Amino acid sequence: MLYEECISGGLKMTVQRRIIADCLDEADDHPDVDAIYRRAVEKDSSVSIATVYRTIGIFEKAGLIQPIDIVDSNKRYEVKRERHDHLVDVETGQIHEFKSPSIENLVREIALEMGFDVSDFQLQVYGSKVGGKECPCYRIKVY
Amino acid sequence: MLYEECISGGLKMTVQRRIIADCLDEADDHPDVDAIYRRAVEKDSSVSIATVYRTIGIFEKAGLIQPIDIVDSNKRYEVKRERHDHLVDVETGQIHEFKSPSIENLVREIALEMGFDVSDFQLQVYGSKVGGKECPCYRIKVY
DNA sequence: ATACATGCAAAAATTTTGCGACTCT
DNA sequence: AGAGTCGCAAAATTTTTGCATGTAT
Repeated sequence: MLYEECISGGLKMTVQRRIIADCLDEADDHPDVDAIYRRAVEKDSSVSIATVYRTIGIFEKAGLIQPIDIVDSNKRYEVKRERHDHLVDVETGQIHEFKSPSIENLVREIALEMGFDVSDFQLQVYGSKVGGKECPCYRIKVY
Repeated sequence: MLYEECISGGLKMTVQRRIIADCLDEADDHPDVDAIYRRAVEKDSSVSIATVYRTIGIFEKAGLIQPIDIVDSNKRYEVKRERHDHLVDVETGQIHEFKSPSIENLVREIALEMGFDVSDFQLQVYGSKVGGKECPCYRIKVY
């Protein structure tokens, strides 16, 4: 739980931070700041958007959450876990997570050839269901 | 040249679009909207920020330029060429480009296993020079 | 000629901040 | 008690838009 991570990370835990941490823990999607704010307000209507921004900034700096950049979307967040990547269904906008040690190894290998140690990397894949019918109305992005 | 791409793409070419296209063509870095705007104004001080936004939107929708999301940075743009990835030196902020057919194949393979055809993907790698000394002052992001 | 692009300035959307009050530890 | 956090509202940023005018085809 993010909440415990915060405490062991030495963060002062206020009710607001607890609420925001809970929202992030409970999210099975990848909410943006506004979505987190709306969910937090449901739990306690007094939570302010300023606190959400400040708290997300603190969680991020502490390495407890991870920002995700998806084309045609605001910046989203997820609780940091094992590193993994994202496959965006361009028909529906749905985001699928996946892991691939081979990609990870390959990335590190290539970076090393360039003389770099990898501290992190992010991979966003955009695609559509094999054999799926076209549905431009929901399409996020066509390349 | 992006300029010619625009014409063959059937876009009405105004002097402003020409200027913005030139700025993008000439950029060897990865400018954000404001940087593009400032460079465009140098060529013709009457170019407005609204036109820069509108033009970038049009170029992007036409598939002529590519947005790049780098942590702790505004959205950046580059002229679309062969697909390639970005390695960000977290000490200096410098962005190196690289290509890797093996990563590309691997990504397509994994997506296919998940039942998806890949239309595009983006990979941003963050790292620091092997053996390089620490210099937190310029560090973009520490994970 | 006319459909579309532009600049301007206002508006909308997003993010940050100063400050007095409040609350964890 | 004291350092740090919160809500609020103002400010700063970033992005979009309406409209009268201008321009490429």
